[in-house]
Amino acid sequence: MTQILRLRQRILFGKAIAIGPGKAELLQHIAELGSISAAARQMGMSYRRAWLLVDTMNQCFAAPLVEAAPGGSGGGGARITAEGEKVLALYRRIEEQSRAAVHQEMAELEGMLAETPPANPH
Amino acid sequence: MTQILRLRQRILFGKAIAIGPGKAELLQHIAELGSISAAARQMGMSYRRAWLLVDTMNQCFAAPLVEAAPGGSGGGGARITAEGEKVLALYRRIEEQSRAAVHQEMAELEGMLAETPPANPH
DNA sequence: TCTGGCTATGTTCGATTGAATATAACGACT
DNA sequence: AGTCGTTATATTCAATCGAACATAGCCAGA
Repeated sequence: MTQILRLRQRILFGKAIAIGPGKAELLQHIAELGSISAAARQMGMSYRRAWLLVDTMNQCFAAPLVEAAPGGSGGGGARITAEGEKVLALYRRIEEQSRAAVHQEMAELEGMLAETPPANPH
Repeated sequence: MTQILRLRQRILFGKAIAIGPGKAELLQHIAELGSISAAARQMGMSYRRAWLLVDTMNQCFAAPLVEAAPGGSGGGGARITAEGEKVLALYRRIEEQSRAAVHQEMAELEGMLAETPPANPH
């Protein structure tokens, strides 16, 4: 199975993306690395962008998903909160449940595809 | 139930969005109105943008989802093909199946939300 | 034949987005 | 005390995106 079509899900809260594939991955890297900037480096994005994503995530929920402390070299850093773990786990479940639920339809769509995808990402 | 969180799904084929909420709605309006430009007007988007969306949709699949003929005032226009109907129906089923499958998780997420969504759409 | 409205495509411009850069404050460790 | 790496934020710049405008070809009906 070569995984031709990919299903991506975003969860919107008002005009903001409360969580989606990018924020989930970022959350996971922060949990593993204990730092926003390290997670940003690992994902090849700027620290500023990562910080903005964390900020909107935190604003979307009643309790912050990531708590950060200033100071480097063992001092500061960022940690994911219990609420953050919960949200991440829920999102992973949403991905998985959804994938299983639409398996049949995705297979039918894959049978209708062109030989090659278009270049433009519109 | 006021529907606070919204789940949106995109289906990617390579770098292109084969179908998503916007393309599905466009497809539906084209089917109803028999014209790309009329559908674009109804959705408040430029004809050019609508045409580009149709173009990438057509490029993503082996058979075109929309067939168009030049000429106005009863002459030309656009119609959705059988494949187009099929893709649209499959996408609607994907939306619905997925919504049902993640109902529990969405409810849990809604219970964790902030009182008001952030302004920035990051 | 002329007109209206549609497809199809190019071009220009403004807004939005993200990257890059620059600071400032901070905390732990040497 | 000084250094390092981090958070937090502002600013500048490049790229991308979409809207607006322009143009050409086409077809049906008046």
